[in-house]
Amino acid sequence: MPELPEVETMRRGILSASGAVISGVTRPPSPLRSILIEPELRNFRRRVIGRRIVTIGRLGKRILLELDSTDRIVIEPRMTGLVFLTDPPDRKHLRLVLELSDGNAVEQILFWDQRGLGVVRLVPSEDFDALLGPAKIGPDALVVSAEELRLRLQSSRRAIKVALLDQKALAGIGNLYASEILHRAGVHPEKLCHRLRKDAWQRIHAEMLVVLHDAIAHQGSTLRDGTYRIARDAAGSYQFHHRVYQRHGKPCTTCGRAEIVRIVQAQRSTFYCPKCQKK
DNA sequence: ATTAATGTTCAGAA
DNA sequence: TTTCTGAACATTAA
Repeated sequence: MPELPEVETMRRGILSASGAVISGVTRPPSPLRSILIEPELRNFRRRVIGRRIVTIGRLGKRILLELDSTDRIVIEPRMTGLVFLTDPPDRKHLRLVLELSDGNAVEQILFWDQRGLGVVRLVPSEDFDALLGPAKIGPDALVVSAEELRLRLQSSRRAIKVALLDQKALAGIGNLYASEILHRAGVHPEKLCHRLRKDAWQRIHAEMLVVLHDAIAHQGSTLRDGTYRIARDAAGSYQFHHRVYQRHGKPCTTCGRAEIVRIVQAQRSTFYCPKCQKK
């Protein structure tokens, strides 16, 4: 679920765990399928216990815990994963606990995941390819330049909305923010990449930064199902600033004339304003 | 009671 | 090489 702003919010939420030493790794008992099955878990414990967390970073939708060894822990929340220091929504979906010591009263880092599609793995710092994952994700959306964004996508034959979701092109944009970015940029989601002019790429890049920074300032979007939250009883608030996402049938707040439309692209919902976003 | 939908990623096929 | 399809899983709404 979480896209760049939500993952960045979770990263900031666990920053006080930097400097702590990992003293144990446990999987709470749960009837649900568990993360890190036995041989993997044993190896994970062997390489992680006793190590200090030096830096807590992020790349796209992944959180990176750099250890004082040659390893880093990569957490991928995927659809419904959450990372907390305390108070997960419930115990049933708690998938992994990193016990901490020597860390200014921070006792643990919790990985909670309702659907269980999330991934936690260990990657040697020198193994850059493994850090990027099998898909070899591209540069972070907050870092990529307008020029590089255009160069990476301009020859593609796909629709721009679909291409923005491709983590190989740039890392961090997901289904929600792709629609919001294109609406602000005034670009129709079905417009093919290779048909976009330079000024459209400029607007997409500029609005991408506006949307992502604004969403981070609001601690991300908590949708209907309420899965994403910054603490057990605290939601993000960027959902109140969405202009198109899940607003189909409602009037466009920008032009005030047209109704927001929902279409399906690559088996995912896309929302746009037919008046503000012309083909 | 089924079926579709949900913020993601990836292997395998076209 | 690039792009598309279905599956991994849990839960809720239609």
